[in-house]
Amino acid sequence: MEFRDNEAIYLQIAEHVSDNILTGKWHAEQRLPSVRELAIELEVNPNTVMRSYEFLQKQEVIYNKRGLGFFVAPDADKMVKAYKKERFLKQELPEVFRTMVLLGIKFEDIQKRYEQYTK
Amino acid sequence: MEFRDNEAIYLQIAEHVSDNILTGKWHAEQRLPSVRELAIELEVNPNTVMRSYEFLQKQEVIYNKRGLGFFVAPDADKMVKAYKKERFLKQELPEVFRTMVLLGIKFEDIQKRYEQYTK
Amino acid sequence: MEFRDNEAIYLQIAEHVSDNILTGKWHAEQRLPSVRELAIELEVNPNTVMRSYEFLQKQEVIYNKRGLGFFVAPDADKMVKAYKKERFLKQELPEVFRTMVLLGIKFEDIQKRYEQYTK
Amino acid sequence: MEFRDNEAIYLQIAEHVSDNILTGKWHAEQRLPSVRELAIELEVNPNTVMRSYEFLQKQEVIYNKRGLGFFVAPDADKMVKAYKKERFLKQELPEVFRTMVLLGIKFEDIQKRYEQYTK
DNA sequence: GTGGTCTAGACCACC
DNA sequence: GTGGTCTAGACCACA
Repeated sequence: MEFRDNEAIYLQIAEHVSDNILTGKWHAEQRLPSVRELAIELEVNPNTVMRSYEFLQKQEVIYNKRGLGFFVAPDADKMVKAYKKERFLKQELPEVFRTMVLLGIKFEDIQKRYEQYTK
Repeated sequence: MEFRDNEAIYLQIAEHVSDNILTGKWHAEQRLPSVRELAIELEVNPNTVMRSYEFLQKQEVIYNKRGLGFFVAPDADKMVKAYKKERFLKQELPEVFRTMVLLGIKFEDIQKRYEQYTK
Repeated sequence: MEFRDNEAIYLQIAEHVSDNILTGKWHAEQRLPSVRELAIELEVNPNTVMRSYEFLQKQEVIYNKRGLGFFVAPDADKMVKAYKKERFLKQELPEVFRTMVLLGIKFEDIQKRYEQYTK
Repeated sequence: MEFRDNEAIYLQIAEHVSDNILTGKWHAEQRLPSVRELAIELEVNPNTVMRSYEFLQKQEVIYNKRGLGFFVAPDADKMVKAYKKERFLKQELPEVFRTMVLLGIKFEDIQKRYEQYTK
């Protein structure tokens, strides 16, 4: 996996994991790949994956059974969705609007691009 | 000036400067505040402002006249605009669309929020 | 290491590093000394070494792996060589020729000195 | 006049003046352009020209008659020539040879380029 | 006055 | 351990 180098790798991994939960690829109570497995797959240091899991555990998106591994929390998908939606609407979207105004980009242009994107 | 602490101060200053150029507040060939002046105004170390100016100079948005100070480059406004537009359309916008699809947010909802934002 | 005081130390360090790359002493993908290590070795401030590495990174001669250090870029040797050759042939050599004409130095004289130099 | 920005302007002006002396454009005892005149011609601050003249005066290439201006010293051409030759042979040339070896440039190649240059 | 460089030392996130 | 950023303060050449 390719990582952007302007953002911490462990956060990108956490994002990757929660995306998988959101899309239903990993369902509630399912066991996540072990830290080592995922580390090998993503070609990163196990410590880095561990940090991602700790991060997600703190948000109660995943939980840990000692000796067994990490598991997707029961309502993980809803939590992730709520969290992302909040962040999107409160932070990202206003920033997008601000940039549009600054650059003089019309809303119609955005609409066209959206239609192309979803096509 | 207040700085977000998730982004380097010198980059925020650079952003601040290029925003001023973009909005026409600082026009081509105009002399920028000296490193020391801006440092005092923004309450940061002169080295930090220096890094911002170096950063912008590298992008040819501003240039330096020995012993005189930094000046806005002739086509700085166009350059900044082109650069920001590129980044917005190629990087930020696709990311927004991706999030919309992921979260199941309808385009009409975005439109409503945009109308509220510009009101 | 001794530094000339008519040129910035960080540039001399960068030159030193790229010379090492050019001569094959440091090969592609090899890890460079850490900022702190090199700073101690050269008896300069870590910030100064950092500036050198930033400078070389900007030119894509070296690159950074987060938390691991700086590494010689894959084609660094070719890049450095091409860069230096360009500078030599387009800038330095014409200047030398110009000086020769100005001072009335014959090419044969240069040739003799070159033979002495390589002896 | 265009100045390189990696070298002090006053030194470039001094070089310009001594080149004129060397080529015989300005002969012994001739009056140099006044500080102000040259400053206007070269579009620099008079202080900068003054510094160039002081620099050349210190080397006894030019001298000053109070109230009348600066004049080319009697043996200026020989002095300049000797000075430049010294610098060229002791400093510049060895550096050129060093670069040639480093880059693997053959002497024959230099010769060809020299013939092209003088053609 | 201007920028440019450097030191000393600190704190931080990250791997 | 690694780099990255920042402060405080200094000295210098230059215009």
